[in-house]
Amino acid sequence: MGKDGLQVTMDEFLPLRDVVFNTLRKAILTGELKPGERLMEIHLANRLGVSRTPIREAIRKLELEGLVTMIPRRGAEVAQITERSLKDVLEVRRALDALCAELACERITETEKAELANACAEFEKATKTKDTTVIAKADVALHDIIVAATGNRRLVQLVNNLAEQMYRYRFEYIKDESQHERLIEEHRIIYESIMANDSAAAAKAARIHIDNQEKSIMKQIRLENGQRQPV
Amino acid sequence: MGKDGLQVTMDEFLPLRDVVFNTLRKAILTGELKPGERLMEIHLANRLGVSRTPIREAIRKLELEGLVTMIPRRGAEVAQITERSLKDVLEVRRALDALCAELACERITETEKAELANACAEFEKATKTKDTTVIAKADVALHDIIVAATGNRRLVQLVNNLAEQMYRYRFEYIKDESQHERLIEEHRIIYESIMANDSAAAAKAARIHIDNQEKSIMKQIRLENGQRQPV
DNA sequence: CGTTTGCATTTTGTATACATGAATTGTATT
DNA sequence: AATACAATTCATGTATACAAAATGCAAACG
Repeated sequence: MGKDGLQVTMDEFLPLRDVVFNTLRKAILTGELKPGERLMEIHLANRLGVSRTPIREAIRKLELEGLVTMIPRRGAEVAQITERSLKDVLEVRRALDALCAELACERITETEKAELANACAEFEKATKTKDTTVIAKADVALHDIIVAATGNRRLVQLVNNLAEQMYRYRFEYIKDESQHERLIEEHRIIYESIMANDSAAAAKAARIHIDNQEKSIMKQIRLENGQRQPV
Repeated sequence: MGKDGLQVTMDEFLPLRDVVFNTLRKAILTGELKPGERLMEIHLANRLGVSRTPIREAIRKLELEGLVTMIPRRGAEVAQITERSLKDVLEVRRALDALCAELACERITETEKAELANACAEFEKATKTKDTTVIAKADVALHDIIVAATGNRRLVQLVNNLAEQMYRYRFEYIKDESQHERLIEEHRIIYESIMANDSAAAAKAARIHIDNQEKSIMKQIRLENGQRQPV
């Protein structure tokens, strides 16, 4: 139960650095490694059963991704998430999600339209299970289709990275059942706008979607900060 | 006690990986290292007078930044710039530059307004020198002020990264004197919109600005691709 | 009693060594 | 001459070794 949450048993054919990178990233995003926590190389190396080299290389990538901060001659620690940094991320994401919606309108293929319709239905079904993991997966799947429909690889990469930053809050945010109806409705509007090739409506709906996420997440952050002060 | 003495030492002893990272990035962006060129660790290590370790760590960061691509068991090479990848970058940049303009309208301080006015004048002066380097510097300075005025650190980071990707084309693009009047005019419109707190106008002007850059850069790319075939 | 100094431990930063896989070259055979 | 195959070379992937810097603690000093 527990402490061996960090396991590298995923892909045996990827370079160790990538396995370590994915493992650490997941651990940070799920909150298993908490903000401010130090990432000590030897410790991680022992725990993951590899040498320091892949650990270091993974940390370099996490550093550039903004998930860890480097302190010279002291090493890496999990980046602190402040209300400010989340607001910054969401502000950018609002613009990029709107862009995604617009581009999806212009470029979505018939196949993708079918996938999108399916994903929407799946999401509505998922909310009925009340299983947070299932709902989160369905939500991600739906967004992934829209983002992919833009056909812009760089945009896909950036939006995914930004979405990641809020990953740990996503669960809490989805847990709130009172929001499910609203979520379904927001998805429906985005879906219909894309189907109707109405860029403006799709972009607007995407922005509103993010706005609501922001409200929900900010409420949580303030709760958390009220409970325990940062060191 | 000598606090500034410590600070000097800190500045002087930048980790080698960062020195290497900056060196390689600059070499790639200026075209000194050409797309498709292999980055061999031992070779680079000898050339820069360091061991493979800092080289590897620098490459990991360049990889995440999209400036090099990794081929398993073969190593890193400078990322190919295709028309497609530049179109993707510009599409995102158009949205983010528009966002920058909007946010700058809302948040710019009086000090920054003065700086912006100055930077605009400086740019116009710079075009008169016909010195590409001077013009490019003035152009960057102007944009930096607008981006900084958004007060959004993540946005600053992302926009700078995207701008980097087109760095090597920037010179060619600025070299074309017939475009200078247009450039000055575009800057003026953006500047005046921000001064007037007119978000919509500023965003629109920023988009047009990128559109024109895109046209200019794409013309170059096609010329280049016509001259020499990609490997 | 508080401050400082010095030592030990810890941890990063860098270099190097070893192994595996890929590519190339050379040779032999058809 | 061309092709297939083997051997060698070379580069990456990984591990480990070594040095410098920082932290923590304790003892000595004011």
